[in-house]
Amino acid sequence: MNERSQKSRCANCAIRHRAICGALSNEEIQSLSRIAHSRTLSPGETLMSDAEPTEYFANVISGVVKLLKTSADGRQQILGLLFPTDFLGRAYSAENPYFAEAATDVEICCFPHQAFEKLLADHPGLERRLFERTLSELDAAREWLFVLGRASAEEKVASFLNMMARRAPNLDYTEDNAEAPAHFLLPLTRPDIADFLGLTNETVSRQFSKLNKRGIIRLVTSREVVVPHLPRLAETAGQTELEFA
Amino acid sequence: MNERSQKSRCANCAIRHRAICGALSNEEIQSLSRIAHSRTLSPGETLMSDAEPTEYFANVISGVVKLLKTSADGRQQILGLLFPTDFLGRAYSAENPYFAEAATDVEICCFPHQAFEKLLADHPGLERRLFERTLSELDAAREWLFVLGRASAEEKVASFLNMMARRAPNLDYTEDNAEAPAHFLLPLTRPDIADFLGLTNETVSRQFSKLNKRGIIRLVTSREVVVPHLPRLAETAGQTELEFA
DNA sequence: CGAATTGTTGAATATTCTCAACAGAGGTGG
DNA sequence: CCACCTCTGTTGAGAATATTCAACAATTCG
Repeated sequence: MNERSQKSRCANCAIRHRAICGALSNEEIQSLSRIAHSRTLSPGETLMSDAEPTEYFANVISGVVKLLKTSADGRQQILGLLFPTDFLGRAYSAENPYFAEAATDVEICCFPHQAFEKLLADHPGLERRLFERTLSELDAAREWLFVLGRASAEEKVASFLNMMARRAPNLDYTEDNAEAPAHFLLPLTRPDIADFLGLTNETVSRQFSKLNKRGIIRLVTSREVVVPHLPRLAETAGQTELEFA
Repeated sequence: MNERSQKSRCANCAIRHRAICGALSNEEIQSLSRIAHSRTLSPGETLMSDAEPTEYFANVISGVVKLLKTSADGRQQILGLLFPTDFLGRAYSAENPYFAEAATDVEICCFPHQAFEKLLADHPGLERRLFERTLSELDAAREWLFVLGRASAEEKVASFLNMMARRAPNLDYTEDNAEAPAHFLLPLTRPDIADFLGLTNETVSRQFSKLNKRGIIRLVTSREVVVPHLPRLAETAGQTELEFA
């Protein structure tokens, strides 16, 4: 738990204009500051559990959060990844249908449940923005349904890398340099990637090696990736024009 | 295209209180009647395409609708199924991220885009209800992520049958008779089921035969199923306490 | 520096897919 | 009304793909 200075916290927030808070005016941001507090977590720490209700909503400020579901016999599936500006928790219900866990070092900005719902009620623009984000999450989940159901192991790993090349936080991806080399750090371990793609870590590792040998990616270290030519990676992923909202 | 009598159409609607319209008062329903029209479709007909914007939102009144995504090389994945009371189309955007196709004979109730968005703006309860349905869709999509990523062919088919036992329209499933035999018609063909589960139709067919031999289901015809003991089917599906919103 | 975690690779196995043949149901026209 | 055709579903045999088990390398952390 790592509290920031109280006064202009939100106004100076790194994701001030990209998160849902972007729908709020500067005065409204002031009142938001009063109810918000930030928190830092280490990899593996639980942010949210389906066993107990959550007392807050949160925006991801930095790092990556895994949403996951585990079965009784230990199988695990990552249902989605949250990147900076993404939202964690659900309006109008404190129940959580799944787990959320920090994949990397994570910083989140928390709003108490009740106060946030009041804010929602007072600012229709905010609610609308939240709704649109939920639709994006739905689109993203459905994109992955196709990947999990119909892609080969190679296509799955390529799809994942393709998504990471766009979203990995330390890379400034823009449409302009779609053909330029991409260079980024993977926020997930091999077993995590496997849990995301519905594969085993061995299969993921083998596909990384194969893509590396074929020159579609270059593994600087096991976590550091260079993609010389993004369209070629996208092609390997099945060129299905994915959006990854 | 099959227009109904204009006057009290909505008030007499079979799903009046279960669809999102249930949020509206009787007077409001009157004004809704004025902008709504119903349509019937045959199996295989397209309701919505990602190629062209849709001119309406719609509620499913009867039948089952497939949401699907097809890749360039012909692979197909069903992303979700819409049952009566479910909603088709997206607020605030006429673009569709995927296809919608009638799986059975289907009757839908259509609202022109603009008129419906006005209705949404005027009735916050309606918008809220729409938002909550979207959250349910998101939950359902994420449940299937687990099934597609981590379930065996047998578990996939059992999960599907388990879902059908609850939702197949001609079965009145209630929590009370969770242990009673279920009896229903499958709204999907074997290839459709395969596209839903990320399998081939041959594998689906083999798993049906196996479950039939083991007595977990009884195939009256290829489309008519009896489940003598639902908990046993749920157990075969992986007992993962699925909700299938 | 040593232990523990993370990642890679190989060989054998299991599962699912592909290709192919055939059976049953449903619809159409002679 | 039946013969025929098509579409849907079933089953088998062989092939492909991913998993399991296992050993080992590399990296990180204390």
